[in-house]
Amino acid sequence: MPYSSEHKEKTRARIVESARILFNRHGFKSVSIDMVMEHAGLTRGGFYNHFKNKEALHSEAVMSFLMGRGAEWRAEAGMDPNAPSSPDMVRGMINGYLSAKHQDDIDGQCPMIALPSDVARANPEVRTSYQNLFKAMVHVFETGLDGMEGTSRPKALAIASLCVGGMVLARTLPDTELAEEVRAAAHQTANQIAAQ
Amino acid sequence: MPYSSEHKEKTRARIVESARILFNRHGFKSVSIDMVMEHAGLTRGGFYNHFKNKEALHSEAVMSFLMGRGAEWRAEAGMDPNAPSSPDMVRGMINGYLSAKHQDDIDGQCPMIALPSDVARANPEVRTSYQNLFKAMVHVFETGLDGMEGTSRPKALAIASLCVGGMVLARTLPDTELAEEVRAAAHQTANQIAAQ
DNA sequence: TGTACATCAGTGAACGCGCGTTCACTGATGTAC
DNA sequence: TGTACATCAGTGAACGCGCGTTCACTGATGTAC
Repeated sequence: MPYSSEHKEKTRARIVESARILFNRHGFKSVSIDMVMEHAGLTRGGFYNHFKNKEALHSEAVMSFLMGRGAEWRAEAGMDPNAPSSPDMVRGMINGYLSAKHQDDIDGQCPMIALPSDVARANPEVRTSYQNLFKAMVHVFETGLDGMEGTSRPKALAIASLCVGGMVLARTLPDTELAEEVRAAAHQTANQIAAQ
Repeated sequence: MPYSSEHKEKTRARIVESARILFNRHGFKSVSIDMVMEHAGLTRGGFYNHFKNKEALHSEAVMSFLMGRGAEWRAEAGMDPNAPSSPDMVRGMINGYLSAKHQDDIDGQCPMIALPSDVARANPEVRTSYQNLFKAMVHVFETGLDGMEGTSRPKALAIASLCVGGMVLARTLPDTELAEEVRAAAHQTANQIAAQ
């Protein structure tokens, strides 16, 4: 067995990471396999040693956010992915997600913000990966708001809609002042709903 | 002067309308000029009699929504685009935008829902067209909520974020029950903010 | 310990295809006489 | 009123290019002896 057993796995992870970043920058359609492989320090032909086709890379890249940055977020909060969260964690998530830092971080941003219309037209695997991201976010909100007069579920969904909607709009509007105003309003409203 | 003076104008409008529908279905990148011209009952070569290039069509198509469906909405409400709206108009807008009917209407939907990530990566003209759509929506909310303790502006922006975020998510999530739940939660919350 | 070998991750030329754009043309139609 | 003409909207072949994918190969490396 030439090459160590982890060698291929590591290369594959590097390709997925390159894809995640480039998709965040340019969207699915504008990123070619050449671009991804070059970013990963490889050449085009090798791609098909790792993936069936380009579509397989879409869902891997979206999923990788949950395992990468998403896991970091949960680790920072000392949180088991399946454990309930706390009101502090809800505030932390809202403040982080709707922050100026997140808006400026093109490469590291959440795919829910970078790729909504790309995913809406993608195959079921990609859409399921996106949905898992969304469910993870809602889980944090819902369990963190638990005990609030039994309204924690719709509140969690509304806060998630504000997070995604506010950031998607802020990223799309060319007037940076207006974009900032939208982000701030979504942020404030999300916190109000969480505190009600 | 062969052909009537309106002939070219009408053809152009037909191309834009075809583009608007196809972009709503497939996004900017997946729609070719061939597809647009065929949908308009024309052949590819004629496109450049009407538009400088494909990008010019992007902003025209986004803008056309405001002049088309958007104008219908305002007309139904008997509303001058520059006049202030009423609380009734705010409720009508929220109920229409976050309705099941709007979610099912792929061809006729608002471009803010269909094309957010496409627009975020487009040129300034396209982004400005998108922003004008957004401003028109915020104008309805803000003037309709006027007099509410001076908080009508952030409330209008939060409601707009819920409208766009709720619908973008609903369109992207593959689980239709979950999508429906998100839309309903965004709808309910938007109405609560408007009534506060 | 050193060497020959087998494996398979990675290479890069080649393919067929569809796209945006150009351009010489065609032919429908308004106008001049 | 009828005809010849000029205009220009629309046609469709052609272009160069980049893409996703394939495939024969190369060469780095772990293993067997």
